[in-house]
Amino acid sequence: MKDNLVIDSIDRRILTELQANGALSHAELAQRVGSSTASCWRRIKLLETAGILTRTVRLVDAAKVGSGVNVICNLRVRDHSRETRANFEAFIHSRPEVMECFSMSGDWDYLLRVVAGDVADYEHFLMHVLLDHPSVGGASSHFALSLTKYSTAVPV
Amino acid sequence: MKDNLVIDSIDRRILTELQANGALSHAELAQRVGSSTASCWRRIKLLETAGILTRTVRLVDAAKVGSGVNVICNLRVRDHSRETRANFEAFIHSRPEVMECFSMSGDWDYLLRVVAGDVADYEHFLMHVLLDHPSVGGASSHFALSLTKYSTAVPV
DNA sequence: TTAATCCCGAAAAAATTTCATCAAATTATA
DNA sequence: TATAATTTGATGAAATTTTTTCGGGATTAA
Repeated sequence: MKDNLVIDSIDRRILTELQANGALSHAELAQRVGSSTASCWRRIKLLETAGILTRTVRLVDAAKVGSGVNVICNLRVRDHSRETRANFEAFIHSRPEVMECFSMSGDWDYLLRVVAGDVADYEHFLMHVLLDHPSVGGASSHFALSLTKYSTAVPV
Repeated sequence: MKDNLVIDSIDRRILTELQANGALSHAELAQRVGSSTASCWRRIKLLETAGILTRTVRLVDAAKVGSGVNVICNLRVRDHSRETRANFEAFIHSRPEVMECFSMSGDWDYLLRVVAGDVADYEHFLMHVLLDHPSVGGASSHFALSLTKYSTAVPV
């Protein structure tokens, strides 16, 4: 993974298009960024080996599969030992309803975005999964009323 | 978009696989979920027309393109009129550095996840973009120290 | 039980991707 | 500025993938 790839304006356009639609054919992509399919193909390979362009994923409508409720959860770990933090992070990775987790500056140790089917669902997760976990010291939950924007596309 | 599709266990496996790797061929997918390529293809089409399976996107390493800093920003709008809210939400959609935005219960109106290159970058965004916007009443920002987990895959 | 329907997998057809080659164009360098 | 190195787009062929078609078996309804 050569970390030192210099990105030019066509690379940027490729990244933009592919972040919006990862299923574009090379021909369509070439047309949109004003290049040839061969060149697009080469650039994509380079961006991939540089670790800039990573996975392809398909998105699923969360509400349609019973995870339409988003909860933002601020959390403190019981203590700040390396072991506790490692246990906590492993635990976070094991729970599919935890979509995102950030280690935070400020009053709380972590901030989580958790999806749930409804309030009762989340109550169960909070009381019997999160707060029961030995690494977790405390939590404060805030429900999202609605989703205004969700993007996976980083600015390029 | 027929909303009434009943999802069975093979559909669920397909969704799981495709959320993890959207570039799987139908043949590989068929093998993993224990079905045939044609059947997988048909199920995918149904899941798509039902609006359950949505876009294919490629992910980009945010840090490698200069957006490695995550900031969680709580925000109040200036007032709660329909117009102010609509203006605010249109503004949010127009800003690529705002990756996510939730309308929230509790003390704040919205919660944003914003990406930036560094602290100075964010300072500029906060002072000259967010707080300068006529719909924005106030904000409180919290920097993420690190990203513990980021998943686009909803539980199925 | 029969008939209609649905879902399946196999196979064929159509399209796309992958990757090599080459000459021209562009860029860097001496 | 001349030369070297790199990048580009066109081309094409092989491999792979997507999509359609089709007959048969399971399921359901009458």
